Amino acid sequence: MNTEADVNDFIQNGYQEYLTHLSIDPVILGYHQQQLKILLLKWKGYKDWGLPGGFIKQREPLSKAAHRILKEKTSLSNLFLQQFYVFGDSPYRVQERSPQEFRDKFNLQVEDDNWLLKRTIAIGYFALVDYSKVRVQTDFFTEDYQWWDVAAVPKLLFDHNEAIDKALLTLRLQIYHQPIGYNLLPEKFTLPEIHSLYESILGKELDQRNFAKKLIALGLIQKLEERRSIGAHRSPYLYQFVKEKYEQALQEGIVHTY
Amino acid sequence: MNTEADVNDFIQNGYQEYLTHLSIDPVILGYHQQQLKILLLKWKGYKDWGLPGGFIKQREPLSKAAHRILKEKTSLSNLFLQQFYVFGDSPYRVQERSPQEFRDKFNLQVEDDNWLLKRTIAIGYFALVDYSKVRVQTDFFTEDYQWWDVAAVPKLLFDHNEAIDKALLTLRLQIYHQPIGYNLLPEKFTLPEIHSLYESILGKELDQRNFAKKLIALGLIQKLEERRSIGAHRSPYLYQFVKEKYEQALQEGIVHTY
DNA sequence: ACAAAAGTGTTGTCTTTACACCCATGG
DNA sequence: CCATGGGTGTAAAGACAACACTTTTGT
Repeated sequence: MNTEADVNDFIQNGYQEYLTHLSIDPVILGYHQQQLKILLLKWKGYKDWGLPGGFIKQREPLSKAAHRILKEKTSLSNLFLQQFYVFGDSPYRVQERSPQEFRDKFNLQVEDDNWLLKRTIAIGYFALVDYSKVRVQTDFFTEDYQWWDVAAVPKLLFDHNEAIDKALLTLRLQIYHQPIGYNLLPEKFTLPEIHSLYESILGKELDQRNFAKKLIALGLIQKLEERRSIGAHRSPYLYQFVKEKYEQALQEGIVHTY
Repeated sequence: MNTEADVNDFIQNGYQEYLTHLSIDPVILGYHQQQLKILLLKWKGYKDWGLPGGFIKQREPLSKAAHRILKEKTSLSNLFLQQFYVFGDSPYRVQERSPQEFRDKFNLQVEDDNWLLKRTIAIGYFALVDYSKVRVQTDFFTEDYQWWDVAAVPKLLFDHNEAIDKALLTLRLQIYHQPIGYNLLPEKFTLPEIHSLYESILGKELDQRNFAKKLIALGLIQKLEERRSIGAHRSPYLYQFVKEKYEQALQEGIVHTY
């Protein structure tokens, strides 16, 4: 959606292709340099940053729509992608927008009843992605993108800060029941990497010995013979997830504390 | 909504009052005679039973809508009510219905583009209610209602079985992080009652001594001097929730195993 | 040789689990 | 007096939490 004709068609006729009143707002989390990062977009006409977003096609299954939108934004498929909340309470999610607002932001004229002015209820999804593989696409509505440390997210558009808080809370709760990391780390990773990932997610320090013991005792990860030479100092061993155990734990759940 | 005029107006003009494409489907759980029960409705024109349902008003906050719908169906307010999943994948949730189908079910003629024929994405909420206080309202579309043991739910309409499974799964996970029972039990209850409630929810036996010890150690419930005389046999003591501890546990979460 | 990061075990404490008998009451 | 359901404690096992020193390697 980058030519002017495409954009106009989307604005005028998008209601035929997409469901009105509904959007999918993905919280895209990656991990890089010991920090949990979130992908935010700079929306045209707004000074604050915001989450990506997308609409559901008329006959598209909801989960397909979520995957499609993620792919459009990040070029990644087969992500870990999960619903975490539906947002329909904040003032922004209740009121319609005005054509003036639309003109101010995008310099485009629309009718009062244009579908893009309607209230949208947002289905929040969070995605865990391999930071290094993401190739972000921008479009007419989104001018720029940037990865932010989740600990330093600025004030965002609409209720997006709330959405991120909720996504992180869900992730923190979930980490006690399900293994997490498969989609956030490269295939082979070191103990310090996964250790620090878990510390980032939980926002607290975890004893390195107990942490490694636990993951290995659960059989979730296994040590490889390879090591990584990062430069100075002792080279860390590489580990990988034991896929079967990981899948099993996703299904059946685990209870533990780290 | 019981007069013919009301129903006709709802069908023809409801799209002005309500958001299209979206419904709220509540899984209403109660507890009675040692069984976890679910409230199901008999929808006009369908042979299978189904969940209650409702629509969101144009400018109504989502959570208000959920509470309103619950109140309309059960006459209860201030319920424990929580989103658990959005359903938008099953074939029924993707395809539009036909006017024929509508005529067959309700004996009413509608146009091809009637709002009630459109695909609906359902926001699943579960409600925990005090069984004894529910007064069910039926209407034009729902002819009858019945409480079912969750262990013996029949084949239901659309994807409603899936919704119930997901609701129960969510509840089971949640019970490890949050106290549950405040809204399912009367104000004063006995240890055997809450014990059996937890067994119903978790679907497994819990040691009675350990269970009581745990709840008391957490400070969630307290013993009263009163006893209940149920008839034959030793009279059980009554307990009640310690509201402050309960609220605190809801907020902060707990980790335990029962 | 020094600085920086990785690797590795043990112990005490707390939590969890398993388990069975007596008591009270109504019929 | 008997049948039914309610109440109560202890001990063994397992899980968790706390803790520090040695090894490796590049500069």
